[in-house]
Amino acid sequence: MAEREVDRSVSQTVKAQLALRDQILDGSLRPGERISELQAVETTGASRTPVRMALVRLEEEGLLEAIPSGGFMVKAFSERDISDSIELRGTLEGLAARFAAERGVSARELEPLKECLAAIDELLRQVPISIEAFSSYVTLNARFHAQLTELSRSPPLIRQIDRASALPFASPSGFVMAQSALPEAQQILIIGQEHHRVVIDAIENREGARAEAVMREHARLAVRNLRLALRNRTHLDLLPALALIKTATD
Amino acid sequence: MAEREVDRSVSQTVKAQLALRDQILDGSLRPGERISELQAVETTGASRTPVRMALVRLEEEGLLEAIPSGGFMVKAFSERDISDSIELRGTLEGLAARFAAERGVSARELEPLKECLAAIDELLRQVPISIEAFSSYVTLNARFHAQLTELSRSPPLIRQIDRASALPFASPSGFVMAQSALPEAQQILIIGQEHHRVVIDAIENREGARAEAVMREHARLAVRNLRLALRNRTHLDLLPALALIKTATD
DNA sequence: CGCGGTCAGTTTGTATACATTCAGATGGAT
DNA sequence: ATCCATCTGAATGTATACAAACTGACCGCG
Repeated sequence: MAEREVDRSVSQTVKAQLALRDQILDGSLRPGERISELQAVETTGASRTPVRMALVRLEEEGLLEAIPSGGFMVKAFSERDISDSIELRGTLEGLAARFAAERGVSARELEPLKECLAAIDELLRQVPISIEAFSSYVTLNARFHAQLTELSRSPPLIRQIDRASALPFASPSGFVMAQSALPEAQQILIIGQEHHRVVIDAIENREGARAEAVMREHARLAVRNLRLALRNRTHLDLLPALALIKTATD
Repeated sequence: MAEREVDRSVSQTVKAQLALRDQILDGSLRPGERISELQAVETTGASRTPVRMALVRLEEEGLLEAIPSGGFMVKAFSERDISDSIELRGTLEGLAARFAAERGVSARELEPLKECLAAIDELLRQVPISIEAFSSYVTLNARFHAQLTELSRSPPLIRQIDRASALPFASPSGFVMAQSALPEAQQILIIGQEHHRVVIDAIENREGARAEAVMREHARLAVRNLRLALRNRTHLDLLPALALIKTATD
């Protein structure tokens, strides 16, 4: 019953959306169960109108599913669903990279990407990589992908990539923290960084096919991480949205 | 002021969404202008609550844009935006076709696609192609693309393709009617149908790369149609959502 | 003993009233 | 004359009350 006074500047709808998303991702709201609007009103502090707005937005975001008879339930995802979502994002990022390469990008525009690249290089120099470094990697990697997407200068494509990356496990840095526990962690980061380096080089040289291919392969690396993290059950809890994943053990 | 009695079975939200979408596409609501909720209440017959729900959904659909200070406005699209949206859809359909090819599809599942193919073949046999035939083509073509998407058996991918096809000018049959006025119309349909034939053959033989490539090229054909239709100003009015297109002449 | 229908409770969907914020205009000061 | 501040009207965002629909259970019937 504390902190009922949540920042007046953000709308109740946004507050409800954030609160509900947290509840979904941490498993408070379980897949398959209908979400009670009354209960959501209780837990979020907003009234029913903004709560319902938030539910609609979360449905579009892909976390909820409309029930034909009314209301919404939390969606469940199979391992295949997740890997397909990652490959989907990779395909779109590949298209963005190809557009950037084919349409041309000035040195100015590439500058921030190269800074990102250098910063990640710096991070990877330390052996072994600390947990803090993993955390910084997540930030820098997200920035790199966002900037790369922007290079396409295609609003419709940027929009779709953002939507595809909205699912926590499909986002570019989704599994980085989960992989930090793996023995292969460092190698994987190094390989990923090589992909980053190649895509910049390809864009610079206007090699569209190469830029596209490497981003696709980059996503496949993420799929591999997913598999490894799911198999290596010791640090399963680092997986984002673990509660939404349909496992055979359930 | 007539037909105030619109089917009780569908929700007010859906009614408002359909009505507003129509108004957007036919240009009653013009790009850049803020949409007045009160006015929307007047024209749709629903109250503000379902109208606001509809506005949120139309934003997610891509037809509206949120105004930072509140409310929504109709989005405007450049020719580049549209061609990128088409290529985006083509890329996703390419991925779907590749998934289908790589993962394998039974003869049973391919059956409805082949029926569609045969039906379109039948249509194209008549020369010249009648307006009614164009109209039938639109239906059959939409069904073909929908079934092809399903073949991927990937819910996340199907979902994204549906979202990408929601914009009227990005949908698989978006420009077919507009092209009916072009002299090249028949050739274009024949080439498009050849793409359909090839993608089925590729999937049958599990040639993923070929299936993917041909769907991408198929979308490029649609981009070519767009260009032709925009240049051939005699039948511009057949273009879907013409009112949303930013032209240099405006 | 199983199945179907009816009824009550609860939930969602809708309408409307209220609060708050934004846009535009008007007036004053520099 | 221009710029800024204040004010007013209107629009959006929120809360709540009402209506309709669905869920589940209980009872009766086959």
